[in-house]
Amino acid sequence: MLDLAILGLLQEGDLHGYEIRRRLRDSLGTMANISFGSLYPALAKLEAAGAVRGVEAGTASPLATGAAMGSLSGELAALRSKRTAIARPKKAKKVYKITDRGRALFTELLATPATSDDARGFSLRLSFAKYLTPELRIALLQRRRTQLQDRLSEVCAATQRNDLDVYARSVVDHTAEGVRQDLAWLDSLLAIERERSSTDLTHPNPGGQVMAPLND
Amino acid sequence: MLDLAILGLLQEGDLHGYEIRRRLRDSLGTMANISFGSLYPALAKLEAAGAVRGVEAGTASPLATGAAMGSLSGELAALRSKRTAIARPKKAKKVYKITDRGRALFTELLATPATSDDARGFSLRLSFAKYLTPELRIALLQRRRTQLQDRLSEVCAATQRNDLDVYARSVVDHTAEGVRQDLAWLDSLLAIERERSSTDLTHPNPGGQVMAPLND
DNA sequence: GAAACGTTGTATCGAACCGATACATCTGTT
DNA sequence: AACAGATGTATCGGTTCGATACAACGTTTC
Repeated sequence: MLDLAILGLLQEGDLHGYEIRRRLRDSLGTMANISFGSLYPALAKLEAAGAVRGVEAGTASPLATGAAMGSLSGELAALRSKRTAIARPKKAKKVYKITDRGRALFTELLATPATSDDARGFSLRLSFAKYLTPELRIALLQRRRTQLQDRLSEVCAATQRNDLDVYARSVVDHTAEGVRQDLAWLDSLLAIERERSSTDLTHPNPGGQVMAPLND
Repeated sequence: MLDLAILGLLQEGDLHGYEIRRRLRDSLGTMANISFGSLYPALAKLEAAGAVRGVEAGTASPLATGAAMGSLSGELAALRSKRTAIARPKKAKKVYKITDRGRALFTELLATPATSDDARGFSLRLSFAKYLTPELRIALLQRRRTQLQDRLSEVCAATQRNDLDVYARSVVDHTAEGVRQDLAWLDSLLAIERERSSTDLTHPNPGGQVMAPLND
C-alpha cells in the first residue's frame, strides 16, 4: 500500500525520500505520518524489484539535479548554495525515478482491490483515480460503499446497546456519525461519476478535460 | 495499544480470545478488525508479564465455566450442549482473567499519553475514560485537541493547493471536513467535562452517578 | 445419515509498518 | 563562533496485519 503511494508520486516527477514523505503528508492527507522506517525499506524493495531507480544526486552532474528537485524552497536553497554544491559531494541525495516496470506495477496495484480496502487504501486509490478507467473508478467507489454499509450496520448495532457508559457511548455515536458522513460523501461521488460517464457517452471528449487516463 | 484494549475488556469480566475480538469489534468500534495474528501473541505476552492468567476451560470443572462465559448466546449454547461438554474436553477454550498486576498496568497505560495519540489510541482511551480522574480526562481531551488543530492547519494548507485533480481534491476536502467535525466533537466533550467538574465541586456526589473512578 | 457449510475457537508465519534513534549537511540566528 | 533547526539518509526492535491451518460443533440439505 505504501508502494502504491510511492509509485503514484513518482509518476508525476522524480523525488528523493524526504520529499516523498512531505508529499505523502501534503497531497495524500490520508497517508500522513508515514515513517522513514517504512519509507526507506519500501524504496529499497522497489528498487530491488526494478520498479524505481535511485541515482545519487550531487556527485555526478550538479547541473542535472535542478530538474530533479522537489520543493520550491529546496530549489532556491540549491541555487543559493551552488558554490558549495560542487565542492561537497558527500552524503548526496538519492533521487528516485520510476521505470516502465514501475509504471506497470502502479497500474496493477491501483486496479487491484486488494482483499479489503480500509479507509486508507480507499482514499489512496481515490487520490489516484484519474489513472483509472471510468468503469474501474465506479467499481472502486461501489466496493467501498458496500463496505461502509456493512460497517454502518455493525456500528448502529453498537449504538443500540445500553450497557455503555457516557464515554464509550460518545465514541460509538461519533463513530457512527463519521461512517454516515463517509457514506454520504461516497454517494455524491458516485452520482457525479455516473453523470460524467453518461455525458461522456453522449458528448465524447467535449473540453480540455477528460478521457480514460485523465490528465490533471 | 492492543494491550490496553485487552486489559480494559478483561477488567469487566473474564473472556477468551475469540470473545475478546468480538467485543473489540462491538464495544470498541475503533478497534475493529484486530486480527488474531495480533491478539494471541498479545495475550501470550501479557500472560508472560503476569498481567493476565489464562486457564483452560472445559477440562477441569465444567461447572465453573458458566460464570466465565462471555456472550449470552455462548452461555445458552453451553447449556444446550452440557451433555457433551463433560464428555469432550478436547481443545478447550482458554479463559483469561486479569490480575492485580494487570489492573495496575491498565491504569498506567491508560494514563500514559504515549508519544502521539493517533485517532485509534485516543478513541480507545476515551472509551475507558470512566477509569480516569476528571483532571486526566480533560488532559486527554486537550492533548487530542491541539493535535487535531495541528492536523487541521496541515490539511487546510493542502486544500489551498491548485495542482490537484478532482479526485485528489475531493479526498483532501473530505479529510479536512472530517478533522473539523472531530474538532467540534472534542469541543463539545470538553465543554461537558468542564461543566461536570465544576458542578461536582459545588455539589459533591449529588446522585447515583459519578466520582473519580466513574462507574457505569 | 452423511455431506456440505457456517460458526466458534486457538494458533502461527511472513511481511508491512511504526516509533525511536543515530548520524551528516547545510542555513540562519545570536 | 556557537547553536539551533531544517533537510536528508538509514537502521533497529517491536507491533500489527493478512493469510492460513487446524479442530470441534451445529445446521441445513440431499
